[in-house]
Amino acid sequence: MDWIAQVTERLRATGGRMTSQRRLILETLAQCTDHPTAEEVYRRARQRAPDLNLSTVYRTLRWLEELGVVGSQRFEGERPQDRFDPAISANPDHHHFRCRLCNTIIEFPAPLLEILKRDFIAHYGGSIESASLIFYGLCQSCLQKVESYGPLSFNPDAILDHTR
Amino acid sequence: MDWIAQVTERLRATGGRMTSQRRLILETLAQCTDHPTAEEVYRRARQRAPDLNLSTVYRTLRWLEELGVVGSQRFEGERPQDRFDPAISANPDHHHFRCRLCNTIIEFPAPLLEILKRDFIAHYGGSIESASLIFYGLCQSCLQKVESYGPLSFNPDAILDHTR
DNA sequence: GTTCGTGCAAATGATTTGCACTTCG
DNA sequence: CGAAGTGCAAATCATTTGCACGAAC
Repeated sequence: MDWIAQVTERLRATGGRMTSQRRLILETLAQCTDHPTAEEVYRRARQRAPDLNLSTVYRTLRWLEELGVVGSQRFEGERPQDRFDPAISANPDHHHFRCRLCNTIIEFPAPLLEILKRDFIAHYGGSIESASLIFYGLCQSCLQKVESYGPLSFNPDAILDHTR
Repeated sequence: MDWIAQVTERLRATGGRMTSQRRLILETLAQCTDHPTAEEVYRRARQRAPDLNLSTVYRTLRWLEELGVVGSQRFEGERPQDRFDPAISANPDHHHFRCRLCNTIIEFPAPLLEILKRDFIAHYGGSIESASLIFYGLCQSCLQKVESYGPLSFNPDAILDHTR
């Protein structure tokens, strides 16, 4: 049984209905290899159904989030907006790296995080139910580009000269 | 030299001016043991200067963020709003635990994170400039309360009975 | 005195919601 | 048919911004 059929099943189990809009949004998500915003899902899906509404996209995404089918997170360095992660159900324990230059997001496992959790609980008590780990930096190809260009020589006076 | 004097110095170094509003906001932050929102800083500070404006609080907090004097982060499970962290300059390498019940935030060090960064770079290349790690769960005292209460017996039919 | 900062009100922008209409089961 | 979902427009709410006035240096 494929992903969409599984989601449909969970949906029916909670008294929900499968509609053409929901199917379209699910199919759009299934094709994503990135972490789209609601607006991006909307734009991509609307190519096949121009009268789809952004509210419906939001409602569907939030509903999928409750079902545990997609994740959502916000990243620093861009305008504050949720990005949705269709990979969470296939691969629940992943974390994110985001490249500051090309904005690529890399998903990676972090089994060592369990040790960090254990350390925390040993020191402070309590219990940990979930964790969010995000790395920010330069991805491999952006780092290579920056290195091959060499450092920029920044001279404020030279810039001022241009204005004369 | 105390914290406020240090901040004033950084401020002057970049052509900024010290005003009564900024001093008040700094003093308010210095007394915080939690991670207040802009609105909360505003409410606390306004007790001493009722004509302080929320815009000024935002502008000051963003400026302190640029100076590296305060940090800002958002937490899940509440309405999306920035929380400001006055402790970042005294203790730059800390991360956050947030209790799902009492909303207490615990700051903790995570030196092991360096190993996770090294592992990531070994696998994917690139470079890491910053990291955000947030744990969500129950703090020690909330966990004890939950455990001492014992599990709740949830019976939907019993709830329906009340409506008759 | 000139530059920088503040207060105020209005703008922004992502997200949510009320409501009349439509569709699924 | 009746509950659940959609489209549309309007509401929300945190945050930002334009502008005229006031304060710091």
